[in-house]
Amino acid sequence: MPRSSLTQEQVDAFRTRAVTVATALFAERGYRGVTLRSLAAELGVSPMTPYRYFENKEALFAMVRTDAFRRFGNAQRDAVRNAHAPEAALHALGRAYVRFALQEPAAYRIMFELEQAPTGTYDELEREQARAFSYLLSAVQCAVGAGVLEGEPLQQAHMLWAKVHGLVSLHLAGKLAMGCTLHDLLPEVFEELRAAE
Amino acid sequence: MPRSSLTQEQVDAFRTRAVTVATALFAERGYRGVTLRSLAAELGVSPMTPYRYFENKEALFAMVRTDAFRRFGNAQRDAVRNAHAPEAALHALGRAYVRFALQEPAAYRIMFELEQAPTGTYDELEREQARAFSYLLSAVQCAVGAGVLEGEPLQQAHMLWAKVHGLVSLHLAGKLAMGCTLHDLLPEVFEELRAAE
DNA sequence: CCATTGGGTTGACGTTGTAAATTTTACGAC
DNA sequence: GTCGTAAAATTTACAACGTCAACCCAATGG
Repeated sequence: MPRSSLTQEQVDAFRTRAVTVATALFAERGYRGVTLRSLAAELGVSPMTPYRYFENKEALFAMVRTDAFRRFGNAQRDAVRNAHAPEAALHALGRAYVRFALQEPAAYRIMFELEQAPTGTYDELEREQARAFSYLLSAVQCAVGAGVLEGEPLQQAHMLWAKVHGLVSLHLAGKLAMGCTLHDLLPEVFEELRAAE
Repeated sequence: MPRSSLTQEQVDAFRTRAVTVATALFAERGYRGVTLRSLAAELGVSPMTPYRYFENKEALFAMVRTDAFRRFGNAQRDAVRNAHAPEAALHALGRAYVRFALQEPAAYRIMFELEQAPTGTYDELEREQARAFSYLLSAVQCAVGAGVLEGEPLQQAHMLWAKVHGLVSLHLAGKLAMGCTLHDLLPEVFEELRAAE
C-alpha cells in the first residue's frame, strides 16, 4: 500500500557521502564552525534532510569520528599484518601512524585534536578507538616478551604513542619552527611515501 | 566637562576577572560552547558589557590564550632560573611543564587542545607562544653545547616537547588506559607536587 | 543648577540547531 | 489509469546565539 522504505543500501550511501563531506568540513572549520545547513547545502539537500539519517549534529560528529578511527585502525592492522619480528612491527606501526596523519590530516585532526562534543556516549566510537590502539599494544607486548623492549607493556605503548602523537600534532598545528619539519625529524617515513608514488 | 573615563586599573580589573572566568568556561565547554551572554551572566553584568572591554568574542579568546601562555611561560622561566647545569635545566623544564598542565588543566587545554578561532592575527599571543618555547630551546642549545645532548638543538627541543605534550594531552583526554596513569609514567613529578602541599 | 559625555543596558537583526507541521513522492489495490 | 496511504522531504517556526545601534543614566565642569 504505502511507499516502500529506503533500502539499507540507500541509507548507508547517504550516510557515507554525508560523513565524507562532513569530515572535510569539521577538520577545516571545527565542530561548531560547521552548520548542518551548510552541510546540507554541500550535499544538495534541504536543511532538515540530514536529520532523517542522523539523530542530531552530535551523532553525526560521532559517526565521523568513528569512521576516522576505523580507517586509522585498519591502517594499523595492515601495518602489522606482514611484520612478525617485534622491531619490524613497531617500526611499521610508527610509519603507518605518520603516513595516515599526513595522508588524511582531516581525519587525524578529528580523531585527536578537535574538541569533542562530550554529551552522550557512543559505543561503536569507543570500540574503534580501543581497536586502533590495540595493534600497538600487542606489538609492544610481543616486543617486551621477546626482550626487545623493557618495562610494562601498557606504559611503553602509551609512551611510544605519545611521542609520535606529540610530534605529529605539533607538525599539523604548524608549531614546528622553521628548519625543523617532520621531514627532518622522520626522514624515513617521507622516503617511503615518495617511493610509493 | 564630561564624566571621567575609567582608570586603566578599572579596565584591567574587569579584563582580568573576565579572562579568569572565561578560561574555565572555554576549557570546560570549548570555544563555541561558551556564549558571551553566559559569560556576562557569570560576571553579573549585562550581555553587551563585555563588548566594552573586548572587541569581540574572538579577541576575548585570544586574550585568554595569551594569558595562559604568559603564565605557562613564566613557569618555564622560573624552572630554569635556578638550574644552570644542562641536565638539571631540562628536567626542571619537564617537571614544570607537567606540573603546569596538572595544576591548570583549563589553561593547558586552551593552549594546546582547543580549536583556535583562526581569523585574525594577535601579535601578543604569538609573542607569548614563542617565549614559552624559548626556555626549552635555550636549555637544549646549552645541553648540546655541553655535549650532554646530540643533534640539532631545534629538532631536539621539538622532540622533547612533543614527547611530554603527547603524554600530557593523552592523559588529559582520558586516553591513558587503566593502570597506566601519568602518575605511573612520571612518578617523580607527583612526588614533588605532593611534597609541595 | 544644567548640559555634556562616556559607561552600561535594552532592543533588534541575521544565523544557528532542531521540533512540528506540511507537502511531495511512490507504491498496492482497484 | 486513479486513488489512498505511509514514508521521505521540505517548509515553517522558535529559542538562543553574536553583535550593531539606539537608548538611558550618572557624574563632572561650568
